[in-house]
Amino acid sequence: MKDVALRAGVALKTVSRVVNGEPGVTPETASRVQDAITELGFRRNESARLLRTGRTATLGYIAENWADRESAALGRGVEEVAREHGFLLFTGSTDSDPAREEQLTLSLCARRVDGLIIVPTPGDHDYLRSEIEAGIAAVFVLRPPVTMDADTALVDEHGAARAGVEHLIAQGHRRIGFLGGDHSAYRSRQLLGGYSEAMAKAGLPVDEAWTSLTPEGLLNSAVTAVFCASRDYTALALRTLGPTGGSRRMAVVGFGAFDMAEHLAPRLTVVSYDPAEVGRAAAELLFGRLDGYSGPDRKVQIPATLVARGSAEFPPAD
Amino acid sequence: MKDVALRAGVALKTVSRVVNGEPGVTPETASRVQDAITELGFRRNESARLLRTGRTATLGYIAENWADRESAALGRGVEEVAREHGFLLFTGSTDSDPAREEQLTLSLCARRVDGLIIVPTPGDHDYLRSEIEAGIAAVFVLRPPVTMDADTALVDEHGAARAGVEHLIAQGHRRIGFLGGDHSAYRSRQLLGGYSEAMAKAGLPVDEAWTSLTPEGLLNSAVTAVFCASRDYTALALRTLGPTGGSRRMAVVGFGAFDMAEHLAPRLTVVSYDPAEVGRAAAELLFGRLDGYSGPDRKVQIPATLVARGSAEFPPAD
DNA sequence: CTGAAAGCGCTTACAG
DNA sequence: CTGAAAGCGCTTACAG
Repeated sequence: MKDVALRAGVALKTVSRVVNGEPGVTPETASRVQDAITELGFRRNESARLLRTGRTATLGYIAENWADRESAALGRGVEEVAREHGFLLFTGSTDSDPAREEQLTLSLCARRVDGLIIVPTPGDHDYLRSEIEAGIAAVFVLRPPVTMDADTALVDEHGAARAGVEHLIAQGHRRIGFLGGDHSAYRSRQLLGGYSEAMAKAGLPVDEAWTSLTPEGLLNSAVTAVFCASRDYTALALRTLGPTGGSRRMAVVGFGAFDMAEHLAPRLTVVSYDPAEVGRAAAELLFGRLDGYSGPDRKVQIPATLVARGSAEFPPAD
Repeated sequence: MKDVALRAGVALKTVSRVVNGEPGVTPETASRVQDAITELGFRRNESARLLRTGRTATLGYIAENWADRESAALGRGVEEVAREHGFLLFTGSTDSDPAREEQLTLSLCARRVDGLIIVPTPGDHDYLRSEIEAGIAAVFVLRPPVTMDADTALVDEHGAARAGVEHLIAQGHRRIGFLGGDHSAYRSRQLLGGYSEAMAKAGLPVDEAWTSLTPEGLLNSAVTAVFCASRDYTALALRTLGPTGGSRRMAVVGFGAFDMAEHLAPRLTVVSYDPAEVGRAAAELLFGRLDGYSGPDRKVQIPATLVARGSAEFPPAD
């Protein structure tokens, strides 16, 4: 910039004015500056500008694992909104490790990102308090953080499981299992809540064994249908039941989208949501804060929808 | 930092020394500075430091669409290597739009990223020349750029198609189709090259109709097996052939991994590669440049492997 | 319409 | 072992 000023025979400030399109420059002077700019191949150093300005126009998105589809699609939603606002996006993965989350987050804060969108790891987030006080906005996605209140964008897992189980009940199933592994995880807990609500509403009793199923245990279980709490569990269930649904010909509803679900045997009903919507919602919350909103914490819930393949589904065997 | 210096009663430089762990500070002075740092909740502004230092310790990864699995998994590979080097990662998607690629790339350059990993759009990349001269390293992935020489990390699509077709030939197929759409796209061209080589090597003639198949045309085609050039085409083929392989009971080999490929009917053989490997390789090339390598352009090829489900496959019908 | 000065938060030489 | 000065590349007040 100094070089440009020298070459054009003007002051630094004038170059700055031209570069920023500020008024108050003779067309003549402006074009002289422009010439110098192109001749020297000058490009304004954004970092330097932002050092002076205070804002960096950057966001950080801290995912669990950027390689999984949910994280990536969510990030794409964040990116879209960031782009509309002229923001650039930093990304990183925690692999669910709290130490890694903290290290990543703090290094983004040291870079002075304006805001952070975080899939929280199980650890506490106290380390974030001082950063938030220092003016960095933070929104949590997919799970609420444990030790902290903040804006959140979540998925309506409760409603998703309820819809899935209601679908099975409508088909005549009465003994329905829940295959979900770790019930202490936030998502499993939500799904189990939805399952329980649907069963209770229909007046159906729930045997404890039905909610502590394992994939291998499916074949010897009393259930005629099963709700799977994740794509992985759905895959395991299908593997156990085999391509024809097994001797049990069990109905399967899974949480989470599958490629080519319609080509799977046994045919599968799926309850899924659009992760990009979560990302967009989170980014909107974040920009709300950056644009001055300072009210109480907000919470957005993205719904899940059921994609049924009714005609090919298994009715209860008995 | 100024505040810290004031509070600890030392000069700016001394604070800098403590923060950077440089030698030449009395333990006593150091602890006084440390106290001031924690009391004031001071965190060094990385951007300011880097403005002085010249390097930003950031990379940019410009994908086609961050939401698709290939792009995301590739990015994860880049991230891993970046992390090892203490670099942070910017990301963005082009949606294959050259204008968007240019806009994204230039704004990353304005932020003075040290390097760029780009999935090139079809457009030219002349706009990058001056940036590269200015010292920004660039590596292209998945496709070579059209108008420019640079380091590249690619997938061995040629070998992938050859392996897939050889697999079909070994099963006895002689009339094998290639379902690939736009033959002008880089990947399709490479795959078609591998297909042709395998057929030629086996002394098998290729009817022009076999390489210009459409998904709907499959049922009336003379081929007994088909190689699909992408996950999408594989899906379309399976959709057309139906869950039992259709009246044609055609053998299908597809390029690109599928969820639950083993649960698909008709059973599917897949040739796939690990996108994270491409990302890692690209990042290594990039850091090679940043670490001073200035030799001729390098090209890395990541191999693809065939995952056969031999026992369940369809032999040729005639 | 244009410019000289001070400053953003840090580091790099150089002195003491 | 410690510090005062100058500078990274830009912008923000303020004058003229």
